[in-house]
Amino acid sequence: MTNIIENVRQEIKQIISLSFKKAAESGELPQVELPEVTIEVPREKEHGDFSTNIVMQVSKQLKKAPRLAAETIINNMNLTDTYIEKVECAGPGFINFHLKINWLFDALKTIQSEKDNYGRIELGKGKKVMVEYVSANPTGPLHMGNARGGALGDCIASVLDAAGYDVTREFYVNDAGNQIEKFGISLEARYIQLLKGEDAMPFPEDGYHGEDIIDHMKDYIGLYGDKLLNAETDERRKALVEFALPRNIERIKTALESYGVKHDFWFSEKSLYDSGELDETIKLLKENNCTVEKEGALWLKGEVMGSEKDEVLVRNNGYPTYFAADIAYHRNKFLKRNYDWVINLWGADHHGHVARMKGAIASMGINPDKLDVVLFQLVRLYRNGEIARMSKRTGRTISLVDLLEEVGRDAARFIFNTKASGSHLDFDLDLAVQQSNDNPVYYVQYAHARISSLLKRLEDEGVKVPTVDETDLTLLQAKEELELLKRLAEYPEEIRISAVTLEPSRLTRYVQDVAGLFHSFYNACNVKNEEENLRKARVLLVDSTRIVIKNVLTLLSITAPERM
RNA sequence: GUGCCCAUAGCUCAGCAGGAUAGAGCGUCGGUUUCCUAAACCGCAGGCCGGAGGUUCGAAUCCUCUUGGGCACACCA
Repeated sequence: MTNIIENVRQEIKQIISLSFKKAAESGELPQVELPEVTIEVPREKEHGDFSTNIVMQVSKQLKKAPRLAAETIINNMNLTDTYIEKVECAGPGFINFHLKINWLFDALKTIQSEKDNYGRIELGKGKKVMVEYVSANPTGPLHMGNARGGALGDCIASVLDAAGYDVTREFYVNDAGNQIEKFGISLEARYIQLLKGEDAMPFPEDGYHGEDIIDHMKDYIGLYGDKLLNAETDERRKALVEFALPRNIERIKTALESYGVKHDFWFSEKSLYDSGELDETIKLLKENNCTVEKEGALWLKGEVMGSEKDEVLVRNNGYPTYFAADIAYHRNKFLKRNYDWVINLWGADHHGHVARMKGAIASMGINPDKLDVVLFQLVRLYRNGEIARMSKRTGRTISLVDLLEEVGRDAARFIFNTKASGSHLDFDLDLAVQQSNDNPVYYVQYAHARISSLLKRLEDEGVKVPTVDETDLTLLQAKEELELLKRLAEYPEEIRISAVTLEPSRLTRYVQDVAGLFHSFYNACNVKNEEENLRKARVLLVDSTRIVIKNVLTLLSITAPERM
């Protein structure tokens, strides 16, 4: 629950604005309107732990050379009872802050006292957020897009949870509308083909060509034979959908479960039809004068969405579009269930819908800023250096189940979170299964296993992880020790930034960094055979590293093995 | 045609509410183990941040134009 870095940052902001005030009161500097003071971590270590460029930003108003003004500001600072040891003016007018080394030791104490909760912060306290992800069409198996969206969405939800938000994870089940019609037609065609031969019924060009459709019908025939052969076509399709749809949903649930992706709610699109919410929403849009009727259909006006084109809500055959249902769904999220923030994960091919959806909810009086859509670029699978294609249509899909069989859950989840969501992701199947340091997930897991093994050996010799109170942390002085410790101290801040940017990929990079620093430390510093007091301090550092790696991996739902 | 995303080391990518000498992993090459897991570590080499202008004390980062990739523009979802 403690984010020391954020606390220090706030402290520095406070010190700076007080110093400006003081300098103005004494007449050393003119009074200025300060913009938001940004405190950053300099790249160069010599530039201190924190730095600000505030003086350069306001140097024109100060009518004084930036360096001189910075000196004045520094002289007016009150640093008693802070972590700040030294303040310097540098370069063209930066103010650099060097922290007392004990801030690192306090961070270590925090890790030891918070343990499994270390890293958790209260950024989102009291805010209800929904993350909706995967939401795959239940007309077939999960594909690579769902796999990436699943890993991403699940980890975004976990990051927000760690950041203190009240998080709900949801899967929107598209169990109504046009694709279900198409599903029924596809099933029916396969059903008849299986019973009466390929030529008995041509397969619709835009139907679902996957093998799974045939498999469903083989199973159906095995159970019920040809009893639907002479039924009315509507009745037949309905019966076949009622057979296959629950099976598909069940398979999706099973696949996601073995992927470690969990949802709190499975929200049915059909329920929006049944409950009347869809009609209600359309009516509301009409009343708000957001719609126009033409060509026998009902359209949402383009101006509502900041677009030149109108969009169909209700077709001329009377059926609502997916878009209409989606508007009703979002109205449900915001107005019926009162979420403060809604995050949707969509494949990048849906980017055109973002502005439309925001416009649509705005027309119902919902602040569109409360909706964030994370668009993720699509995945290319590589095997033997060649693109492994996935296509539902050809039936040669590489499904999520296939992927998990081939590379396992840990590698899949980790790799899908190594790139920013907006970047294209090339998934190298060969690399993902390699148990070598080329494979980042093994590199990190190995660090955890190494630590666990070391602590186990020490325990066997009667050496336990000491308490902070019985340890002299000031003995940690080696470069490798301090660099590792500093990185561990940054974890809550990493959580904060990941939550703000909705980028869990930051955490996979972070944990690789921690693992790397640990390996360097391990190589440079002996633990087990060291003099007792130093050993205690190092054991505490090692155990703290274990806690952080474990916490990150757990957050990502990746196992942290004790031996490898 | 209109709109969105992307372009940084040989490869895969970070950095992009402007900051001080542009980073990491992999790959290449060279080292490290009588010692806690060598699935590790250390070191060398590698860059006109796609191109051209502009804003600024200061640009990989912001703006304009341009080139090359990906995607979207249905009474599909």
